[in-house]
Amino acid sequence: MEGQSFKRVHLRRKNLRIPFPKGFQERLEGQQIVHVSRRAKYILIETHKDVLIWHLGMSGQVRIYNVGDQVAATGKHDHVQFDLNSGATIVYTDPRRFGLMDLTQAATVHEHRLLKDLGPEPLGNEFSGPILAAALKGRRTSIKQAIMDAHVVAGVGNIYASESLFMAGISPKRSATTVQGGRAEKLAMAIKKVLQAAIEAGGSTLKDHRTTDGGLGYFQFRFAVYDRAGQACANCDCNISATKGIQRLEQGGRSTYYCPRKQR
DNA sequence: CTTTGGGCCTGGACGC
DNA sequence: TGCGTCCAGGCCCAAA
Repeated sequence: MEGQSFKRVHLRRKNLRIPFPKGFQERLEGQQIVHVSRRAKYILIETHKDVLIWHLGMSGQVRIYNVGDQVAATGKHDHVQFDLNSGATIVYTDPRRFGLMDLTQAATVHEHRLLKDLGPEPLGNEFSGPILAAALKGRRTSIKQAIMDAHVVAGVGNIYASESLFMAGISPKRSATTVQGGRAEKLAMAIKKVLQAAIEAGGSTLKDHRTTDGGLGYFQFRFAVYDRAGQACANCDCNISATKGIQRLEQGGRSTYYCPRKQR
């Protein structure tokens, strides 16, 4: 993609989760793509003038057609199409429209409202036990809700929050501010391991998940606790204990799963 | 300052 | 079978 230019941008509606910015097509058409990167779950496509900030939400899919490929008929949820000067075509489909696209000047991309207050990348060196501990200090909310806050660490969603806490042996109900020292170290490492494993498995298959090439998820990250209420967790007899296995609870309107035996 | 709750949206699961 | 209802997800933002 880098080195190619936007030849034509087709917009099939005026908004996704937020409105497309004014002049969306005009600002991109004719511009050369100089760099493609990522911050949190935002894809950043940089041209000489603007950066396209692109989030896939949870149901967003990208289809890429190379020169000579047959481009499928426009589907009901195909909202944006980019025709590149190389002849390649990129189609963005997003049934639930939780995704978004915005444009911002390349020189000030990190001052963009969606990016400026993001915490560290969990897989980067800048994320560690001590850094996590510092971010949690003084927080009176639960540790589960704290690690889902993008200001603490970027891009840990509901599923991986439960999974990471399980791996770290920390109860999701624990007060965030008490996760310090060894606990913070363990949790930071667990977040890294869980995300890395999920990436290597090709993501998690939830209902309509697709792989990056559009196929049905063929392989999936195996959840240790998520969506497994009542079952025993690995190598544990928690399901025959008084609490009856993995528990589900609600925190901030989101489901949390955990093993009360192994997580404190 | 932190925390909470509402809102965006569709399709799949479920009950009648 | 067909319908209505509920729920799930990421994550911003207004309100408390």
